[in-house]
Amino acid sequence: MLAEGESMASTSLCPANTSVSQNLQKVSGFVENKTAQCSFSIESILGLEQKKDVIPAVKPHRPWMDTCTNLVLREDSNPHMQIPVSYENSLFHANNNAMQEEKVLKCEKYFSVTERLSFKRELSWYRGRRPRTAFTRNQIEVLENVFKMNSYPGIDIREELARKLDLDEDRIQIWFQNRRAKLKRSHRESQFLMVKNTFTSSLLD
Amino acid sequence: MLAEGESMASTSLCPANTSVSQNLQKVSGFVENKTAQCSFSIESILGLEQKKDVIPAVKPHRPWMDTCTNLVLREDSNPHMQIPVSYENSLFHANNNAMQEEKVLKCEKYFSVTERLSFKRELSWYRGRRPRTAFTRNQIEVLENVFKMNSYPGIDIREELARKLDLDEDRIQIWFQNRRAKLKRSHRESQFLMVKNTFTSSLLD
DNA sequence: TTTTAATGTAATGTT
DNA sequence: AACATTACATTAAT
Repeated sequence: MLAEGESMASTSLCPANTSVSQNLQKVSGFVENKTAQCSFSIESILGLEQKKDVIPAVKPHRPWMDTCTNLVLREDSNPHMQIPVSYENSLFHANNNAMQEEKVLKCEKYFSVTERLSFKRELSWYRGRRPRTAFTRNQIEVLENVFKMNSYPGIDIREELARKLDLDEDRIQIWFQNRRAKLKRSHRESQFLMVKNTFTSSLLD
Repeated sequence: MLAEGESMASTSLCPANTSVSQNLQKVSGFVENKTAQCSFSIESILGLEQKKDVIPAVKPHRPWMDTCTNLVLREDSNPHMQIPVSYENSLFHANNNAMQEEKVLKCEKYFSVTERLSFKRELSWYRGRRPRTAFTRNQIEVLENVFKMNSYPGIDIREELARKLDLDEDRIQIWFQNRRAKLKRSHRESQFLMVKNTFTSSLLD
């Protein structure tokens, strides 16, 4: 029923006649040089040369609108490489099984394990991003209070917090990681300011 | 000595009672919740017991803060020391609403549009927000052109752009972030429209 | 009102 | 775990 919308969703990005291998190549090619993919010189742009009808040799990396929404890779036995559960609206990810099978087969045929893995990582990069958690004020307050006393809570404390705050332990873990980073950053900044002020005021002598 | 969180980070690093440390405290914020939460049982925290005057028995583990005690600061000779790096300076932020009202009235009465504008800018500065950058048409054009080909320019390209466009690299970075968000949003919207159309037209069958 | 520069922070990947 | 980087939700300036 949604077959049409689905194919439309990907056509602008993944023309029907583009082979899976081409798509994969593009994406896995991206993995190596994420930012150096441009086949243009900045000078040419800054010089405002306008060659508007020249098609860039390499497709821009736009994961969120990229081609491969309909390419499905089998879960590996390697737990480290699992695609996180897809949190996104799976409207466009719902494909019929026959297609899936075919693509998986093609995949296994044409690509090395490492290629497939990095591809998979790419996929997860935009497909399986967890929706941003919005902590409540109370949750934050408790977390902050715990943090003041212990910035490195062990698994037991994290579990307890998770239970009492009705959060995943994972969220707690991440929260503390980010909180430590924040503290460290602010500390670094104060130090920098201090040094700078010391320096500048020493110039006034 | 380093018994507390970031609010103490500055004080523990510079001698007490210097204006430097005072300013640093303001800059890093958190002045208000200086008093530490002091019990170590999670229950007590989750139960929100507030024993604010108890001193923690154990020093929190903050490795990155333990290093810089050998920094010596002079007494600050310049009372009007600027705090240029961070915009978080909330020195002038404490305004009640009455004050605000009054100011606005006075403002309209006594000041020209341009005067009020610069006043506003100044306020935003004191509020801790970077004054909004107004990109020139040419800057936008170049940025858009680069974006077309590479939505994720690396530090090298950003630096180059910054140099050539006479902007901070930070501005470039932020611009690309916002640009990506914008693209994604529009993409999402068109997808939504597509689904909607598919759906409604399927109802007509 | 709309667009978008700026901010804060949750989430991800790499080491 | 640290760290750099990204996405994303908001705020506020235009």
